[in-house]
Amino acid sequence: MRRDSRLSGVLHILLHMARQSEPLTSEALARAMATNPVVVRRTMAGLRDTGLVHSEKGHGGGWTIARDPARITLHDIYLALGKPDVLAMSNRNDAPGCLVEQAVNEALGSAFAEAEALLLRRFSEVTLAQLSESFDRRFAKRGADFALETIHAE
Amino acid sequence: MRRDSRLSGVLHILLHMARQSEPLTSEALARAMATNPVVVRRTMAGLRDTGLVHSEKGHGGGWTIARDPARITLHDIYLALGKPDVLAMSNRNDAPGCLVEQAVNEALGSAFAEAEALLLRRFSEVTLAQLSESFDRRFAKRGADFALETIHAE
DNA sequence: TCTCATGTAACTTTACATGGTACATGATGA
DNA sequence: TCATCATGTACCATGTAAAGTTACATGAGA
Repeated sequence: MRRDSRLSGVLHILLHMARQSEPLTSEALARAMATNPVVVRRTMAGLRDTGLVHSEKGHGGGWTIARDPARITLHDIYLALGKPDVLAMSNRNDAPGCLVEQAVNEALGSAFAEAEALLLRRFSEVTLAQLSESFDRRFAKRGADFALETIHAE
Repeated sequence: MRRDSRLSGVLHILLHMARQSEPLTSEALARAMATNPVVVRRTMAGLRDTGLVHSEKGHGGGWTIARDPARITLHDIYLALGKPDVLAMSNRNDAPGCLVEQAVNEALGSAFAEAEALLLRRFSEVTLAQLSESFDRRFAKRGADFALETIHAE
């Protein structure tokens, strides 16, 4: 099963966006995510629709953060991405007629639900601003040139 | 992302196996899982190699449980299946040079690890015997004909 | 020795996320 | 006004992993 890394990728570019005021184009963001500008637009569309980011066309256009990073949690971003699957496993059959399978589903289902709830709770406890501060600490330790274009250049 | 339901499927047929002493053929198990006999053998191969089940060739052959169900946990089965992915999400890059992405990875990674650990802990707390008892309670409530062949017939 | 059943390699099919192309829309600036 | 830049999005191509399938070897009864 291929694992979904959109949340990770989106967080990465959101943090870069949070650290500068000028809009960043899909093309620049695509370089940072090592992907295609269209994939960036497609992924960011959900964040735009839920008001987390803003996009502007034309000269000087691109993407900017539309809300205070201290008021954006990982859970907000998870929702904006369309609630992607959290777990790679699931029950085989949601409404089995077989009582044996019902017993299996109940046990597995409650374990799955607990793990998923834990992860989403963690997501709601972390803000973009906290991640940015975490970056600041790393930067203070081993400062260097971390301009988006420079660090992600090939 | 397609979700893995092998654990669910395997538990289902293990419970059926635990409730009768004669060996069950791959073909009979495949009917219960609505799949193919070869898929069953492939999936069960890991359980056989770790000693959870036994297989016998020839007339009267098939699959039987090789250990006391009270001593088989869901975690044992998870291991026998080759530790399939638990989470559908992951970090985009395991060892990024970008400090921004490192900050993201740390936050997401610890949340992922907690959720995965919780699920595996739950797995190790549940035995096949407990699931079988759960079935017994359901059966007592609305008893019917639960022979493997009957209940899964089309 | 015939039949039944597993063991397994190899191939095909299916599902789906991602990658990529094309073009419409709209904003900016000369 | 017109050329340019950037997003919006429909549509198609591609890569990949799980599941399904076929084929045949192996071994165990009857």
